[in-house]
Amino acid sequence: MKLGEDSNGPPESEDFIRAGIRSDLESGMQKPLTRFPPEPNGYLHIGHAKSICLNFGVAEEFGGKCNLRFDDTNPSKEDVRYEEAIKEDVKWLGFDWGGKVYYASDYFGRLYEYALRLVSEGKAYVDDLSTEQIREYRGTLSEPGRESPSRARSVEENMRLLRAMRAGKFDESQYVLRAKIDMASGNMNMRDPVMYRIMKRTHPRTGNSWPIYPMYDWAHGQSDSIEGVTHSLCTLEFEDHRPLYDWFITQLGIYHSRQIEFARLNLSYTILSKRSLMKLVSKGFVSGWDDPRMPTVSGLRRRGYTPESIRNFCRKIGVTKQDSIIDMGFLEHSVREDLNRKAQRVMAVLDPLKVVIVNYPEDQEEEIEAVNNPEDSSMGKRKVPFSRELFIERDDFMENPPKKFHRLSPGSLVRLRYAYIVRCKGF
RNA sequence: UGGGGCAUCGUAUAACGGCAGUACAGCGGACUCUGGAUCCGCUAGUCUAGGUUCGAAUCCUAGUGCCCCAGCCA
Repeated sequence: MKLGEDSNGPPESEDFIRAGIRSDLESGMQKPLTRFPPEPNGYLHIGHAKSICLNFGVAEEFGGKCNLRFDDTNPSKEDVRYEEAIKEDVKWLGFDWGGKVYYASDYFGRLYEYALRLVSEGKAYVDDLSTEQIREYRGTLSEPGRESPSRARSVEENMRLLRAMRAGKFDESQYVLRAKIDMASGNMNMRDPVMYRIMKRTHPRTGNSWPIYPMYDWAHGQSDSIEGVTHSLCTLEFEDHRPLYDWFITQLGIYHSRQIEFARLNLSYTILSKRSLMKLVSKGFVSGWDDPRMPTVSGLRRRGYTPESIRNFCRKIGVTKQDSIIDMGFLEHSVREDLNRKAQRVMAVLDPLKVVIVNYPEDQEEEIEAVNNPEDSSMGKRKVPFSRELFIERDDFMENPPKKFHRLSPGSLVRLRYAYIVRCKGF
């Protein structure tokens, strides 16, 4: 193995995230803590592998830890059966989350207390606008939004309404809790984002104890903070959520995790959106999430990809903020490189062409030694029978060969693998 | 002048202000022992225009192009 090819090691050149963490460490930060936070609403794909390798890799390299956390804040879209599949895939890729699995739902109580606090400080309010009205009031990309009439509600009334929401007194969509920020902000995420929606759904972990569920923006940063995540790595599309991420943490005065964004993986000729992959599965175009044609981790596994090859692929594509599309050939090169080193070789003839060695004794048969892997003698040898009559692949013979044809043709000399040199004297 | 982000060979990714490098792909050779293997070699790039500087991919100014954002999804 050449230097820099260790699939577990850091990349040859340091990316901006590792450089940032190194600098944080140098200026006094203790061990870094990252997290891989999948929503259990589908199987992991090669794009997740990039995130997994980054989060777990960085933690390992800097002597820190990486939490596996299920972002289970929306019971209408999630399913526990995905959790086992996700854990299996992370483990198969070669990463260890240290036994304890974290769940955003474990923080529902804490989150609710935080919300009460923001409401009591006049920084959040209960809104009775309909979904459509909220959209209208939000304005557009180029026009500011308008403030909801509910914004004027008193703190006392907001407290009462939030408690009633939590107590399950209302129907879905009747109310939402919103942060009171800035309806004129150029950043849509700051136009009074919804923190809680009413959802009468049974949650796999909290059962029916919560009729309200936190939105991503309200749950994620606080979950990071509660766990003490130092570096919260996510993809580029969350870049303009960062001001909100920071706003909540600052208002609450809790531990300040830092969100850092990197470009998500795009693969040529490959769809990597859970929504689309889900459609392929649910409409029966493939046999399941682990169909070998799928770009999922489990699909790649069934396809014959090794964890090392995927890890190495992730190392080599790097981590930047540039939108990019990696050539599928690069992924394929990674398995070939790994398998070439590890796979046992055997010979098989798919389309046989009989060859008679005319000067080889009729009744003789000998055993020839063949190496199992030309690049690794420790993989041993095997015996291959050799006799007067044998078969070669039809493609390995041509009656009228082009110039660079190095296989068998009339009059040509060719070495039979592990055995003798033969000349074609007739056919 | 809505906000946020990104520009380096075909692709991806490096380069304290100091020789633009590496990998994949492509092309050409080598190897009578599978090849989609391996080895050797070649091709090919700093978005544009100014400026600062002995010297700019890097700093400054002005442009241009591309991506993301208007879920009670994550």
